Amino acid sequence: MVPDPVTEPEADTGLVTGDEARLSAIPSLAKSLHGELLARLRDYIVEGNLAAGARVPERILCERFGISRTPLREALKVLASEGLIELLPNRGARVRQLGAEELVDLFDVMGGLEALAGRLACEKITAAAYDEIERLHHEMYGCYMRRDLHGYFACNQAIHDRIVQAADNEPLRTSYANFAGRLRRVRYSANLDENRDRWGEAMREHEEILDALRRRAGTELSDILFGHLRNKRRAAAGRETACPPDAAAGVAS
Amino acid sequence: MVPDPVTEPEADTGLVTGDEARLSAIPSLAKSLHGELLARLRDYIVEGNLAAGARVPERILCERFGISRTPLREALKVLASEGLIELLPNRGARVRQLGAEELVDLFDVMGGLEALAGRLACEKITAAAYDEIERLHHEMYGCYMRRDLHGYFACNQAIHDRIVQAADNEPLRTSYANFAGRLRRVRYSANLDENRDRWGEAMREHEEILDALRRRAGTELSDILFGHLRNKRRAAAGRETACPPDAAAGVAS
DNA sequence: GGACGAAAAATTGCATTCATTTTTTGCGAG
DNA sequence: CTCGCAAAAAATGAATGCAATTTTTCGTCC
Repeated sequence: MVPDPVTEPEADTGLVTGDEARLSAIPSLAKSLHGELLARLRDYIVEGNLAAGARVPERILCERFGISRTPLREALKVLASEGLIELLPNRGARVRQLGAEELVDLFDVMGGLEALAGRLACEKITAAAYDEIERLHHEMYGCYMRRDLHGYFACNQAIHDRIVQAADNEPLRTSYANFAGRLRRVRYSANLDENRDRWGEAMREHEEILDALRRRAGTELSDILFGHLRNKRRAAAGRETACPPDAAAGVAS
Repeated sequence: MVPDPVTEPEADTGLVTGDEARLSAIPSLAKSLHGELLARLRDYIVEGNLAAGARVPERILCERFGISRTPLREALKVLASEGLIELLPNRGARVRQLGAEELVDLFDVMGGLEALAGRLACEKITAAAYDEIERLHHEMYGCYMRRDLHGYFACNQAIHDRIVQAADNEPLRTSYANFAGRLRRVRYSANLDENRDRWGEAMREHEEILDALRRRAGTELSDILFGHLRNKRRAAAGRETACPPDAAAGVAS
């Protein structure tokens, strides 16, 4: 089940909304050893090193991370509260696998959070931050024109991330990072490669996003963003299989 | 400020969205001993038995709950990830006190979540569930007319809770319960007693809420709910002092 | 050959123990 | 009397140990 036990746990997938956000959001966990382990273990699971509904072997992980069971179990409890794993009484932890229905629910929550972020961003964003988003948008458009999928994803992710940052709301950032992390386990990127219609649609939606943000039209941006996530969800449907233990995915549309 | 300081700390404010929701949301924690302790400790803190920024004494709590330090520390880690307490390296846990800015942020997130709940509820609510909300609304109106503050709070809370339930989205429920729990530590209820204008305004907003819900106008309801929370936030401002260790508050407007 | 059941092995949950850091206490100097 | 510093006391973070439950294994019976 584990494809390559020799792979080091901290393979970087280039996702911006990862642990930095989570760690910076709660400074108390930033430098503690426990926080470190928590982040590493979370990555280990999110990156798919453990099979879908598989058991989380304490002993093995203890050896792998070079720690005792006590801090590991503490981390497991936290990951369970985050919804990443499931704790069965006297039966240990299992990697929680997302069914189609829960995946849909998670997308909706992401949509709600992005909608909120957009609304708040319209109230608080600085001119400089807006300019940066506009720049990213044009860069993304360039990627779209030359069919650079990877670059497009990166820009897209960066834009959504900047909007959340611009909302300037730490609880929101933390929650957003949490849900984004849960969705990272599913692979639904690269759909645009086969679904050019969706790609064009997404690009048009981003035009609307930028326009609403420029006009600081919070309510409007809120609706657009929620719809945007809904469409992303729709595009991802059918491909909502839980992530096989081979690779992580980017959150993009 | 507070009309009745003699109120017992665990005065039931009609808050349905408490631990039952949290527990039922994550079934793995429902019946385990750890889950039990987690809920108890959370209540213990939320109800204000510990001072604002005070240290969380492990020893004392171990004796109080009749357990060892290991499970207690596990629970503390989880509560820290929920944002209820703060973990300082080598310095133990402290009850996180909400500054004015973070309180505002939390209100906004609650607004975003309620907005999302309203949107989803319009898509999924059953006729029976709507009827129940309508009934509660009229009951609340009755309370309003006869100036029954307590009954009004209970109905108000029940309505918002039903909307979240109607959204039929478990991650949303869990997140909502989490943020509601964090806000429970601040006391901003009973403001309506001195602020009759706000009371009337809130009642009018609830009329709009019901109307939008009846028409299943998701986007509209979403906006109304966010604005409703914004106004609640405004009404609570100035009273955002951290909760002294004597009483809990109800989440109502 | 497959199924049932008991014993062995492993695993979980929690308590206890140990090293390290922090906090308090106590004493002496200014 | 106050300040500073060193030692004692307490508390934290993590490791180990132990009882209880679960999972696996292996032998037996049908």
